[in-house]
Amino acid sequence: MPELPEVETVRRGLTALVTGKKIKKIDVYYPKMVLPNETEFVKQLTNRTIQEIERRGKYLIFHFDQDVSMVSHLRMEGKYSVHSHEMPLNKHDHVVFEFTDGTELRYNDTRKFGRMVVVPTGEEYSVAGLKTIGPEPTPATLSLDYLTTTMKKHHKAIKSFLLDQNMIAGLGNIYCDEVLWLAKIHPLQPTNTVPVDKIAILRQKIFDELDLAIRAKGTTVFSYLDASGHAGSFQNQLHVYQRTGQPCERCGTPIERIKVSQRGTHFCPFCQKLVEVDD
DNA sequence: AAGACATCCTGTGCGC
DNA sequence: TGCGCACAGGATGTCT
Repeated sequence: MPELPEVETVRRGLTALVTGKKIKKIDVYYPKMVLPNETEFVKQLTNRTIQEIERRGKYLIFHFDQDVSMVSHLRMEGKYSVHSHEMPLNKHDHVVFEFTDGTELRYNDTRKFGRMVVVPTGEEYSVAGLKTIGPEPTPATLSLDYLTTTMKKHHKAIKSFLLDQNMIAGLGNIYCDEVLWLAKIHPLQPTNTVPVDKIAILRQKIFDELDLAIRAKGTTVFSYLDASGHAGSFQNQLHVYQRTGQPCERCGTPIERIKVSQRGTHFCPFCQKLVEVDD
């Protein structure tokens, strides 16, 4: 499932592959995927030229000429790829942007969860999801002060807090489990009871982990591929995600799997102990 | 208001 | 071998 590092990898790949290309024709094979509706989507984007591709959290934002933009979310299994017009379509290609130079940008999504929304440039942040999105997880945008203050206000499990895009943008199930293991925090620890020194460590681990994952071009589990069809390699550096029953790399205790917020959650019961705190 | 739960989807993997 | 079903999950909508 693409999280921030995977989406950033896709953004970089697409920037190199399609910037400057002009859309001649758009084919939509699954109308629910495009918003506000198919007719408007096709009308707004036909004859537009891609100028820049931006990322915010797990969202891609395509900027076109004529002040048109498109907000795209890959959700679970969305993939972009660029092919020549002659290449046969794949089974789950749902939206095809045909360029004037004979190549095509294709959006493939097995589970059909992804969505793309066309909006006037400047109104990207009126799109649901971006409207209330939390700070980007970088040292400049996610301050220790913000994190400490916000965490004090929430008492749900820290894993649920980290998954909430309105609190911090970009983390998904894989990286949440990983950073909690790195910071030695139990996924069910109430957010407001995480000790102050652990908050600082957690913040730093988030930055380090995302940097590392971007450098490895993302994590490929299940089906993620970048814009050139390449897998990432960060799955080789995961410590707990999908390692249920395998020994913890620090202490040898078998990794356990529980459910938190309906998400499979992996942790080391020895390294990540629930801390009792009176608050 | 915040949290719990269902919903959208299809492929995979299990049990029998 | 093959059928049926539970399961995977990001964001959102509904309900309490």
